[in-house]
Amino acid sequence: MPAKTASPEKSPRSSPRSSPRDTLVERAYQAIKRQIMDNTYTPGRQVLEQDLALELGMSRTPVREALIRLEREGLVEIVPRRGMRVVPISPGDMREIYEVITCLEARAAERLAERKPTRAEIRPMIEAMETMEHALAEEDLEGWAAADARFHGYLLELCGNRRLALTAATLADQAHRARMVTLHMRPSPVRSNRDHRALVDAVLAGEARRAYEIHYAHRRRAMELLTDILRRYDLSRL
Amino acid sequence: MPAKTASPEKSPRSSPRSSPRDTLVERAYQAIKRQIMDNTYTPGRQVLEQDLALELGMSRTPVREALIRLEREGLVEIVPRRGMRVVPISPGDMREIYEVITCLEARAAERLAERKPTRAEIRPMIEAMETMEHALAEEDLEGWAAADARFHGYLLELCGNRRLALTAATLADQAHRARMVTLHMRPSPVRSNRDHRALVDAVLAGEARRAYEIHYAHRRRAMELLTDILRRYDLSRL
DNA sequence: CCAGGAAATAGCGTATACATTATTCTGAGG
DNA sequence: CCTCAGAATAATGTATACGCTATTTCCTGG
Repeated sequence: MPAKTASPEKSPRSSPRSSPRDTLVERAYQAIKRQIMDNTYTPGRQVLEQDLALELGMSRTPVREALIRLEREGLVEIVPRRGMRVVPISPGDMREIYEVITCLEARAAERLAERKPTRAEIRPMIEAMETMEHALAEEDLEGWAAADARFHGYLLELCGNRRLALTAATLADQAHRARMVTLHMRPSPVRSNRDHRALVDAVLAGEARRAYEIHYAHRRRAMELLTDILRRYDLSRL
Repeated sequence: MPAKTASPEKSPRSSPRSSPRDTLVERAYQAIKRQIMDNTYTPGRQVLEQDLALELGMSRTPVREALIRLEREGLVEIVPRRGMRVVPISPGDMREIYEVITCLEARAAERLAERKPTRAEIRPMIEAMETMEHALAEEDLEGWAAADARFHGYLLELCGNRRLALTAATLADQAHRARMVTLHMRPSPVRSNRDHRALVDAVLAGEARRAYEIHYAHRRRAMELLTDILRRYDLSRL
């Protein structure tokens, strides 16, 4: 047996805050999650605990614990005798997920606007927005998508409600794969960029109601677009 | 490299429903969760894995796995050398939680009204509502609270978005303890009952917008009331 | 009496062992 | 050739083992 000696990893990191401790569970969690989001582990795919353990060079124990976390996040399902199963997203699931995200992010936008933050405070959002615009100009869809994800992530982080942020982010992770797959099937997201700019304007102006409306409509449109594509191309198990 | 051949995807299995298999993990999860919600394990309290295992008559393994689930639900925190810690709720936390619940339940109400369900379809809600009214008449606050929780639970279950329901329910569990503690410090919830009846009316009438507004306002008032009490009585760590 | 450091302790993270049981395989009977 | 009971297999759920290290205890020197 390859008894992996856990390398010393002295970790000079002073963990003053809740830093994700360095542990095998954490590593397994990150690795598996990444492979799911990557689409390396395709939806519906089943992998046995033992195989995961082997692949990750650890025993089943940390793998199991990581899988429990992933299951709670809705990314996998643990099926008693066939290992973990990457949960596929149907158009209906997509609707469910987007509906929740829509509520929460719109509220986040509203909250953020209520604070009437300065440009500096929301700099990350603005930068992500500009990156999106450049990426779109160069037709770099991957770059655009990454910046878009960042934009929405910052919106949540900055909104000031940690639970809201965490909840929405978890749901967004569930939808990530499907968004990536459909990335090249959708029309150029010019409208999306306009929405983002409008949102930033509303937030800076402190117009909470408007920020809410803009973002709500933004997400809702995205939902219609996405579920539409999923149905049109008959992608029922993403 | 264990080149895993992607399994041929036989799986003729129609998984009937997600039945909570009978397992020690499940039992541990339920038992610990109940004790937290009961306030048997008071906020801030720390219990070692080994002690929990002993108390539950099992080994540490299932206890650990249950704790991971509880941690993901925000009910406990796992602190490396001091076991699980029941996370205390501050007035700020309460606000965060209620804000999310408010968004989600209001949307659930809206959805439900959009379907314009029949009386029969929402019978559980109506029954819970009536129970609340009786309980209130008899000044049975505990009974009222239980029926109130049921009412909100049914609203979520019936709304038709499983993810929304699950998300909101998880958050509601976090707030449960605090609600119970403050139960006898708040004025008689007559207003609350009126709100419920108004919601049911709007739902039956299929007036989605109104259902949304009513429930949003309902939850928001509850939030103000609760955080107010928490602050007034200086209950900063519930 | 207090400070600081060595030694002891304890709890966890991880690996391993093992019994249970669902699934698959085998073979005999129809 | 197909069906079905029983054996074989495999993967899990749980228990146990064990080393590492944060914490505590204890002791010595100031």
